[in-house]
Amino acid sequence: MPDLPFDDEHAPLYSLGQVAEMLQVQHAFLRRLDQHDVIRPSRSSGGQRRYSRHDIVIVQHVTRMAEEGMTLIAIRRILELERELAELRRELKEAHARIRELREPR
DNA sequence: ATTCTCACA
DNA sequence: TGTGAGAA
Repeated sequence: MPDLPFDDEHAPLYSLGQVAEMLQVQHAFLRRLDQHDVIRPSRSSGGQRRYSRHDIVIVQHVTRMAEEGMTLIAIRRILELERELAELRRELKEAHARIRELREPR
């Protein structure tokens, strides 16, 4: 069976209206996230925003931070640092694996 | 019917 | 941040 876009979390499938509805946020809020480079959903041929499931999870995260009073500029920075942290953790994990390999040769 | 941009309070 | 007008 080929992978259907249905279960690809990066497939851009949802309109701004659908996302605003399921997350209970203002349309303008989602557009501002786009303006401030916090979340840039891809665009359909007609120029309309299309959010992936992955995008939606991040919007949820951002919404919580915004409710706590953080600026979109600050939130953008936090997402940037979180991506960096995830990358470092990935590298650390690989480093640990290599060290184990040196200590336990077969 | 929906979404887009932009301007305004 | 939210609303609303006017175009697409």
